[in-house]
Order: sequence, then C-alpha cells, then structure tokens
Amino acid sequence: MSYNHSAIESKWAKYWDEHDTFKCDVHDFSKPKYYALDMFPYPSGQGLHVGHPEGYTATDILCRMRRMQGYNVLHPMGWDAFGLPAEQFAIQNNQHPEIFTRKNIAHFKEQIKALGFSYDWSKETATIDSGYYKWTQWIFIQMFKHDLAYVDNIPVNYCPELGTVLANEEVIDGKSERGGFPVIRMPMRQWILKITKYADRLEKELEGLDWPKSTLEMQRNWIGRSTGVQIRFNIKGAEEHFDVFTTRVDTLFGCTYCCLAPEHPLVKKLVSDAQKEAVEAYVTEASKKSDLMRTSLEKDKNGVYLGVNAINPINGKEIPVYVADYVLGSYGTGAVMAVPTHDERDYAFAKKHGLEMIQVLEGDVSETAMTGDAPHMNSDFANGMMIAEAKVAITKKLEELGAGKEVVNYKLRDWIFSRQRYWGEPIPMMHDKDGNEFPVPEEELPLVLPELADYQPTRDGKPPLSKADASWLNVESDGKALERETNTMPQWAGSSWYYIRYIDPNNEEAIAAPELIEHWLPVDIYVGGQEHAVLHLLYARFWHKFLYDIGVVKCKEPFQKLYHQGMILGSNGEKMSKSRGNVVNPDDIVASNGADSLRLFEMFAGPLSEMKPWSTESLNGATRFIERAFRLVSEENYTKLLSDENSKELDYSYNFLVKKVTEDFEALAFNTAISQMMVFVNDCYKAKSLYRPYIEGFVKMFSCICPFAGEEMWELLGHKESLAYEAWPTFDEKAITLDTVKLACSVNGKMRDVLEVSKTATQDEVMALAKASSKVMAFVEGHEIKKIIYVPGRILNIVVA
RNA sequence: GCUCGAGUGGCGGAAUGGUAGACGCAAGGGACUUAAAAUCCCUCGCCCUCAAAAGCGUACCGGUUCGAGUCCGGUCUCGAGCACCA
Repeated sequence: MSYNHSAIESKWAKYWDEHDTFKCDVHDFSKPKYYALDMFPYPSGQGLHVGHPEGYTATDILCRMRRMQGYNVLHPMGWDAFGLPAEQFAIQNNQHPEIFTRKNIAHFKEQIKALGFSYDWSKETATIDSGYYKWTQWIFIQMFKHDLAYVDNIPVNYCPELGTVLANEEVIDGKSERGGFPVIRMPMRQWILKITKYADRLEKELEGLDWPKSTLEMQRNWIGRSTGVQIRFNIKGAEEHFDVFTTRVDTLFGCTYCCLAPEHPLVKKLVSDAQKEAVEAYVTEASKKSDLMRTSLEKDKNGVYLGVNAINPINGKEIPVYVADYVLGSYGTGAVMAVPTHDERDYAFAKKHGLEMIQVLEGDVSETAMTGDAPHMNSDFANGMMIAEAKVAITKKLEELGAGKEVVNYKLRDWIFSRQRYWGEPIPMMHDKDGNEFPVPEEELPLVLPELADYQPTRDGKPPLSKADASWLNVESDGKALERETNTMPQWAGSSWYYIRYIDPNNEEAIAAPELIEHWLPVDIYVGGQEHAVLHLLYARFWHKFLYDIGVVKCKEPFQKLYHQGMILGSNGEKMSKSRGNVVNPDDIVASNGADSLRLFEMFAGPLSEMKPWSTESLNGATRFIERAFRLVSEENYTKLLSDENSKELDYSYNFLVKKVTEDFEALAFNTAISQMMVFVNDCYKAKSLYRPYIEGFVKMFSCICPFAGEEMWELLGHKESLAYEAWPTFDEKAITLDTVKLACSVNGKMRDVLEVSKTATQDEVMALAKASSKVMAFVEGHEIKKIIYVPGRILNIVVA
C-alpha cells in the first residue's frame, strides 16, 4: 500500500472525531496534568495563514508525547472573536458583525481540523459567546468594586479614522497599531483600569518565569521601574513648592534651573504677571500637539520662563523655573531639576536659552553633556566621590534637611479600557445624572450586546451603543433613573482570561469550578507570537493577579512557560503579504502535499523560535521523508520486520533515537529531533532486518509530528486502535554506551587522526596508538613533546615545541 | 540614542570549550527504464592537485586556553523592541 495523503488524512480525521480520541476528562486527577495552550486566533476573513500551524504543531507534538507518557492533557482551542475587522465589514454590508464572525470561525475550525491537531473541541470557547463574556463582565465588576476601575475625563489617544480611543500600548509612532491611522490627543470620558497598582508585582514576579529573555526584558522595559530621589524645591517668595524626581541626585549641585511640564498644576498658579501671556500661549500650543508631532519635534527643546525662581535645597542657590514640553506631565512628578552639564536634554535646552552651567563631574562638557561616571567636583562634601557614593551622601543630606526621599517610579500608565465601538463586550455599568457609577447587578449578567440599526461610530467619538433603543439605554434601579454605559471593552478583555474558561467552559455558576482551577493552573506551556510580548501578556498577567487577590485563582502567574514561534516568511525571505505576492495558503498545501508534510516542513525548517522562509522544495523533501518512513511498514519491507531478539541490529541507532527525540521534544528542538528520525530511517534501509518493536517505537514518535501517517502506519503494523495513548518509547542506556570510541587525536590543537580506542583506555595505551599513527607522528617527530592532554572518550592533544 | 537577539557552504540549518558543516534542500555524475517519474548509489566549504597530503576557513580585530563557531573585550552588519521616562 502506498502513501496517499488525502485518503489517509480524511480517514483519521474522521476516526478521531468519531472516537472522541482527544477528549480530556478534566475531573480525572489520577494522572499528572499537562495544560498546553496556543494563543487563540482572531478569525479573520482571510482564513488560516501558514504561520498559524507553526505554533499549533509545536504544542500538538508536546501534547501527543505527554499523552503517551501518561499525562492527562488539556489542549483546547477557541476564538478571540471581537474586533474591528468584523465591525467594519458589518458597517460596509449593513449586516450584524456576528454573522460574519461566525462564518469565519466555522471556516477556521474546518481548516484547523484538517491539520490534525489533537484539540479537545468540547472545550471550544469564543469571546463573543454571551456565556463567556458574562464572566468578562463579572471580572470587570469585581475590579470596579475593588477600586481598580474608574472613570476619568482625560487626554487620550483618539483615532478619528477608527472612531475610537486606543491604549498607549496600541499606539505606535503616533499611529494606530491596527491600520496605521493618525492618533491625536484629546480629553474624553473613559473607563480606566488601575494596572499601575500592580506595577510592582508585575515587575517582580517576572522572576522565576520560564519565558524568553527578550520578552521578560520587554515587559520590564515597558513597566519601566526606576529608583531615584524625590526632591522638594521651595519657591522664592511664595508658599508653594514642587517636587522633582531624579535618578541622578548626585548631580544636584549642578542644577541650574527647573522645568515643569505644561500640564503641571502649579504652572498657572506660579506664573508671574509679566510672563503670564507668554506662558499661557505656550501651554495652549503644547496641549494641541499630538504624540506624532511631539515625536517629530524631538530634538527641539523649547520652553518659557515662568517668572519665578526656586531654591536648590542642597545649597540654597536661587534658580529659574521654566515650563517646557520636553517634560512629561504623566511621568514622575511632572517636574524636573535640570543639570545641563550632565544631561543631554538639559544641555540642549540650556544652550538654546543661554542658561548657566555648572560642571559637577570631571570630564569634558564643552560640546556635550558628560553622562558617564567620574569623580565629583563643585559639590561640597561630595567632591571626589564617584556617582554611587555621591548618590548615597547627597540623599542622606536631603533626608536630614527634610527635602528629599528615595522613591520608585514606573513608566507604566493606567490602562484606558473603554472603546467607542460596537463589536465588543458592553461595559456592565450605569450612571446617574451626576456621574455616579453603578455596576449592573451580577444576577443580570450577561449584559447582552443590543441589536442596532447602524454600527457606525460618530466622528466626535460618541459610541455606537448610544444609538441603542431607549428601552436598553435607560434603566430604573432602586428608584433611580440610570443610563447605561455605551462604551465597550477593548479586544484585550476577552483574551485576558480565556485560559481559565477552557478548563470548565460551560459553567454557569462561576468562571470555572474552583477545584478545577486549582488543579489545572498554571498553564504548563503557552506558545504564540512575540507580537504579544507586552500587550496581551501584560494584561493577562494583571487580570490573573487580580483574580488571585480575590481568591479565584491560586497561583500568582498564569503562564509558567512561554515560547514564541518565529514567523514563516515568504520564499523570498520577506514577510508574507498580498502586496508582495508571496502568500502561501495552507489549504493548497494540504491538498498538494498533505497536512503531515506541512507540519513536518514547518518543524524541520529550523529552530521553532527563528524566522524561516517558505520553501516549496523543502516541503517536497518533507513529503519524501514521510513516504520513505511509510515504506518501512509497507509490503516491500514487511518481510524485513521481525520480532526475534536476534534481529536487533539497530540497537544503537534506535536507543539513541529515543533518547534524542525525548530530550529534543522536551526542549522544543523539533528540527534536530526530526533529523535524528531521518538518520534512523536511513539506517533502517541499510539494515537487513528490522526489529518490529523498534519500528513501532519509531512510529509513535513520528506520529507526534505526522499524526495521520503515524496512525496509518500503526494500523499497517496490525493494531486496531489509535496509538494516541500507547506508552512512550523508553531507551536502554547500555545500548548507547559503546565500549570503543572514535577518539580525535590532535597535535597542538590541530586534528591529525582518529583513533579507535576503548572508552576506558589509559593515556599510555592511547599514546601507544598515537605513536603508531603516521599521520600523528608526522607532526610530532623532530619536536619535543611538552605536554599531553587526554580527556577519555573526548580527545588526545599532544603539545609539541 | 537605549535595550535585547543574531551573523557558520549555493540555500535552510547541526555542533555539553574537544574530528566544523549532522540532517535536509538545490546542483552534478551514475544505476534501473524504450523513455520519463519514482527509487537506489556516488560527489558536493575554499585553495592546490591526475590523486593524496599539506594549507586556509564559522562577519572583523584582539585576548583567555593544550584546544575557541562556542568564553572575554572591542568593531562592523542585520533583525526585534523602546524611544524626551529626568
């Protein structure tokens, strides 16, 4: 029987479906648990991309191995289904976004099923199911009750094209992450989540996670913890004072002016009559600037003198106070002390405005600020000290003066959580005329998204839900007339906790049963793209920590181990895109080469985490290997299959294979595991006989990567049932421990010959062999042997003069 | 500018500090075939050579070591992220 991928693949897809082969009984605690999670896809209209199966195959391989190793495996899939494209399609076609979304989900599901992933579809979940978002809304209400959700009228990133506000994380270079439309700053009423309250824990508890270093680093940078000193500056001739935050308190003696952000509340209060007009004009101008404009004007440091002076607490020196938009209102205290000689921004500003400069660290400051470490000068008691020492000394002095204390600051801002869109979870809140907020009673959840005649947002930012029927909008509760919230949640809401719902997706009483949550979390491995390194992964961690605080989950972190798959690029090495014309459709590959070939190709192309170009030739090579492996159990080779012990001629090759594959799978090093399988198959073709148990062991491992072909081979070997729960192969350490070893022999570190020696040979024995080798002696004779390095089983190195 | 990662044949890539290039792709030669496909065998870093041996070779410069693709310092290039965060 020859390998016919389409017949085999449809046969086994049907088998798994009919036998519920991969259904997980979450209540079975008798076996160790293994929870492998893929980042669930947004079901776009384009259907599956060849990038999707890459990460999915990786987790699928692990799950298939774990089942054979006796684990109870939870491997679910679902849909991150709220989102803008469906809403835009709805607007254009005047059709409810759910119709479009459900159609896409059905298509995605069909495509994913064709790829042979061992998902338990009974756990399938979509963020748009009211039974799901009921609990998204419930979590929001708990946050509100714990003072973590609040309304504020604040300057936000508003995108007129999208008709909605965006979170800081969603704005890139002043443009929207989705669509690349311009974003402007304008004040609007928004729901905000106090993620900053968790900044400290979000940073500290990264420690101990088995995550890629770069992702940990990105999260740390985003949270942006920095330790410094908050210093109080009094105003000359006034009651008021302001605080500044600095990480370079050691330079305080060099502070020659201070700057307030345009948004700083003291600007209006402090400004002198003479400067009033100029300052007001400047502040107005600054408030109009969008993030994009601020970025493009990066180098230009302008500002206006406030007309008042402050007192430097360390030396009583009187210094001018400016307002300048290079100071951010939203970081630290919104005010800075400026040390032109040792800070590049202050240097530029001082040069432009002709301000005094006092050097306080040794070095050259004639052209630019000196920011490195050096002994201090002009700094009284701190003279001669290096930065670290001076920081301690000056901080101590400020503490004594009551003018400063050590503080920690974060770059992380609160999370703007409302969106002026239709296709999202309704925020389950109501407000009265005075702006007091009330949560929807929990027994009324889910608050279902109402039907609308028109999904279009208004250009001034009024949400589509404000066009809902008055009977939905106006509520009477406890005798009060209330109006429903018309903002909806961002797409990140539903994806912030879906891994919990998979455990118990139909529970109507709770997010999931507490004993199941305790048993199944944390997720053992989470695989997905690095594009979510800060957004989704930070939000999910935040929600998880909140759920931990209110006792819903029992572990502090949701995802113990995280891995990012690299992108699959087009065959020209560029990112796949329609405009580049290098897009590969997985459906076509399944039809031409089969799902197993696609899986094998993507796993073999290179390390999982690396970017890999598509290659049709390599894909054909993958197919060739499947056919070659398949022929091992087909008629022509069947006579070679023997069960008697004397036919174990592949002892070493097989046992080494089991060891290598087990270790490599564990490390997600699928490319090298596959290469070893190829070596084994090559060895099989050279062998006169094939020991049947070895071939069966091979088929089990091979089936993790190519499950369809694997099942078919298993059947050809005479088995009646799926191999999914067969025992994982074990290896015999003795079989791979050879008595003799090929020992490299080098002279002065250059390899000269390979000697066949006993593994336990002594140095004298090995040297005797080396002396018998003309290849070695050619480089030794006539020289004095100065040293001999012998590492048994590794190398013999003769050092000559 | 800052942070992190990466640079190995024609290509994708392998190598606990110990024989660089496993495995695969592409290419070339051969067997089988009327022929093709498939399959099987051989060659395949550079240089020199009929051949062998020697020599050179993991971006570049230097260091540590008996021995460096691997460790350390510096330079260059590419990729990702952040970007007035005081």
